Amino acid sequence: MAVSPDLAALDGPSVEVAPLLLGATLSRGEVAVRLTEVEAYAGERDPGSHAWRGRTPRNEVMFGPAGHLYTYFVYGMHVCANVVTDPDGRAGAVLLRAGEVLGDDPAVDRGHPARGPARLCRTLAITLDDDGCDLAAGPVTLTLADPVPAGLISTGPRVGLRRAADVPWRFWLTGEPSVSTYRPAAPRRRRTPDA
DNA sequence: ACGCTGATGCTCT
DNA sequence: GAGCATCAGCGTC
Repeated sequence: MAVSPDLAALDGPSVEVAPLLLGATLSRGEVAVRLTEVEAYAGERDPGSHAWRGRTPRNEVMFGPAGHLYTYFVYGMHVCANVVTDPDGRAGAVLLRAGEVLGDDPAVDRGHPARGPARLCRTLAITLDDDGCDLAAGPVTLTLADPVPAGLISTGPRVGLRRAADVPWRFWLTGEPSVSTYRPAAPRRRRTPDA
């Protein structure tokens, strides 16, 4: 089997796996984050997914077995991370949008350093070098928790997408202060071609 | 309180 | 060369 037994639950459709990641713990070294907000991306048939136009060097990892980390660089200065789902050959993934830092002084956590996908990555020092990392082996590891009751989970449209912005594939823990507020895709203004 | 904007560089066409 | 699965900072109400 391609997926570690501990992470076997990830070996399925991203939309079904995504809510299972709420409450799970992502850690690196001494830093641990409890996931509070995620988004599902359904691979080649999802216009919002990086895998939409097929396999490329960047999205290669998404086509591999579940339980690995897919990281990418965006907007010139940010890294975002996904948990790869679906069987080997299928490009499903779940974007990790926000979490709550564990074990730290609550006073420090009040600033929500892991709110937003790029800040979550910065908190765990995740970079492009972590692309493809086996989440069962580390250095970044994922520990699943007992499923959160459906009544405590909210859903809505995914954040910041220009395509497929209508599908409610964003999942978060209702009332969690670490969850980012919804932002529609920024309308693109033309590069000052001048008057 | 909320909305709009620029910054910044990797990735694919 | 254009487009981004973003964020912080500034402006306006």
